[in-house]
Amino acid sequence: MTADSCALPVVDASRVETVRRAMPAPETVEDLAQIFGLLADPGRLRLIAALLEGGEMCVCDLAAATGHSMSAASHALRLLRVHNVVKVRRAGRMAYYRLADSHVRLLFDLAITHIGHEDKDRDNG
Amino acid sequence: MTADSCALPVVDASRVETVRRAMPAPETVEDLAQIFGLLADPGRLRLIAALLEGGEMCVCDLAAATGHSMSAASHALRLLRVHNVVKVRRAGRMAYYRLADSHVRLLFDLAITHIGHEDKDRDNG
DNA sequence: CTCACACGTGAACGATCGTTCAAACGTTGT
DNA sequence: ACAACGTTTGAACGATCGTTCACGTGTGAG
Repeated sequence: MTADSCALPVVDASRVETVRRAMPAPETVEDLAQIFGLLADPGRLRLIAALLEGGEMCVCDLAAATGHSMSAASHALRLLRVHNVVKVRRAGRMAYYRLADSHVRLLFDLAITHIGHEDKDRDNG
Repeated sequence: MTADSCALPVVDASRVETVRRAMPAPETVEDLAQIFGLLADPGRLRLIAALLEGGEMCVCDLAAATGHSMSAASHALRLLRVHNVVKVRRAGRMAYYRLADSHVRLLFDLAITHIGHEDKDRDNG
């Protein structure tokens, strides 16, 4: 019944089975990885931090605040928009971006808390 | 003083300045990106999900539960270990891994909540 | 000691990501 | 109409990431 392609040595077979059953669906894991992947880039993180503070800003101001070219900012914002991390409001030739929900802020703060722990003993090997 | 490299058009200069001042330190943003980067891979996510459920497991069982080779699991676990996401306990020739803290579980659940909302209605932000 | 085992490591390949450049799009003025 | 402006897009380059393969390390058994 095991779909294993290799005959890996197993110490606790029942534990392995239990864990496999509790494993989220592959699709869920992929989506999870994608969300975290969006947050895995300093540039996008700066964009998000800017929106966290500024509330709603146009692309050029966002670019200026994060140190990116407008092209780079637009590319990054597009990714975030596709995954519903940010929303856009059009006003003439301007595009004002804002965060879509508050999950990102929680994720952001939680991760900061984590690296706060990491800071004191980071060179552990 | 302004670190502007380009003469980007700016709509709200004071807003930009405020946001720039509130921007986390570059080092913080890098660390943040690194943490999220660790979570941006389905393989590592599966490893974490396994540890979330199994508590403490050896590399071979982890590999069996997540569908990875032991080498791949070892490589992934190493990354997680360096960044204090998981901890290791040696017992003879076995290595038992477990989660280092509870931040990851919160991050995990928060992200799941987000993808749950991804296609759903979203009212107040 | 010698062997088998569980794990760790290093190098390299293929794939993916982020940036830049150049161009285009729609909008606002003259 | 034209030109200027903010924004968006596509392609391509360089860099980084994750996997695999082969070998090395240390432990426990005979």
